[in-house]
Amino acid sequence: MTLPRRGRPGHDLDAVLAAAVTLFNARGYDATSMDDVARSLGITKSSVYHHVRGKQELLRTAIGHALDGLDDAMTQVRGLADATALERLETLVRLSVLVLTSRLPYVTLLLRVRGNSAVELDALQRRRAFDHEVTALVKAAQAEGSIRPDVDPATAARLLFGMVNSLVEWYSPDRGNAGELATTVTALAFDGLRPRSP
Amino acid sequence: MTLPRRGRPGHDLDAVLAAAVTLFNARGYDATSMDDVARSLGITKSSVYHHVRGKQELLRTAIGHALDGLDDAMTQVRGLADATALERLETLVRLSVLVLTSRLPYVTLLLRVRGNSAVELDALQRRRAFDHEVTALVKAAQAEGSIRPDVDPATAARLLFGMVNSLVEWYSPDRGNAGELATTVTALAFDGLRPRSP
DNA sequence: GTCTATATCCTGATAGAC
DNA sequence: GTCTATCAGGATATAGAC
Repeated sequence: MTLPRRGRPGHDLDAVLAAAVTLFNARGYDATSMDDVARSLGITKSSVYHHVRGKQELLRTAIGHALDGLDDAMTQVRGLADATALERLETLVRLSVLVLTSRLPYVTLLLRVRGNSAVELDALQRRRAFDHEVTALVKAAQAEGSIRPDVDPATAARLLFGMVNSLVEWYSPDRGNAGELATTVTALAFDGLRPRSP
Repeated sequence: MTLPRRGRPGHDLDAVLAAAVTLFNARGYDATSMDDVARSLGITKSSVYHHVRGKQELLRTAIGHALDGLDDAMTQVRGLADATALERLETLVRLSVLVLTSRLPYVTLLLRVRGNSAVELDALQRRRAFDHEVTALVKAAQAEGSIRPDVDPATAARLLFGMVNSLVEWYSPDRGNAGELATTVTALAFDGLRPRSP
């Protein structure tokens, strides 16, 4: 994402973005001023405006990065033509966990957006499209008989990704391997907390 | 919660609180000004200050109501002396879903708090205490053999309540009975999405 | 790329009349 | 219980020098 910085002082857009996202996540977007962002970089507010058009652009860029990751995961899953719906859904859960963990600050920010501006409304719309596709996968897996038929597909989809998305509330890279976590999440989602008798 | 309003104009604290919480949830606490709250009630900002000492007090009262509900649920579960750890955990999940749905706006607000002030830090501390107790329950259920031993108790507890708490992102009272939803959540959490062979 | 200085507006909160 | 008027501080954003 970042081109190698060639020597010397000063920051680039990626540095400003990273600093902003960190603060947005820690204190909230609205509670973070451009001056906070500037001071966290050791520069002045005006200097920040040299790199970025405005506060909203920081938000738009950051949540766009998160949405692109999730869309990529969905695109990969769509490509699994020979797989069952259950396998596709399991793969989507696993890939989503990996996106959440690898782009943690960006996805964290995305999941806190409330639709307060055009930028945020766009993000919510893209999230809704993702959710609808998850619901369709659940429905298809039910038709296969590989997911219990006694739950509403939309509800199951929401609870499933509610669990997945809740990772952003506590996960940190040093708190364990992302691949193992993806396995745990998938196991709990599809097989439950109770032991399965083999 | 509200005494029957005896005739005529003017609002009371509960009305101001309800209006504030609605806006806090829709746009975020920081993005909501006291003037927004006032205008949504059809009065001026100064009139709001007649009912409430300040913006923080609105937040404190609202999230206190949510925390009290969750603490009550935990207290009930602690009282089940004859129950297994699994039964206690299942009961806690069910009661938590009922608290989330019955106090939806307050719990929604609580779950979005980031620790930006003394009020918010207090709330986070009470949430942490709740989480620790859930982890202890999971551990006890594992010791009984009623929860799979291959997952870290703290991780399982977080994912479990991540799923439960995600309700606030989409539930609305007219979207189905809360008791049924609690049953669905419990079934998915403990038995998973896959069908169980009886 | 960063700075100082400034414009403009909105914020939470208070005083005091009706 | 609501109003008008007001305050001090902080917000986003811009202009222009270095």
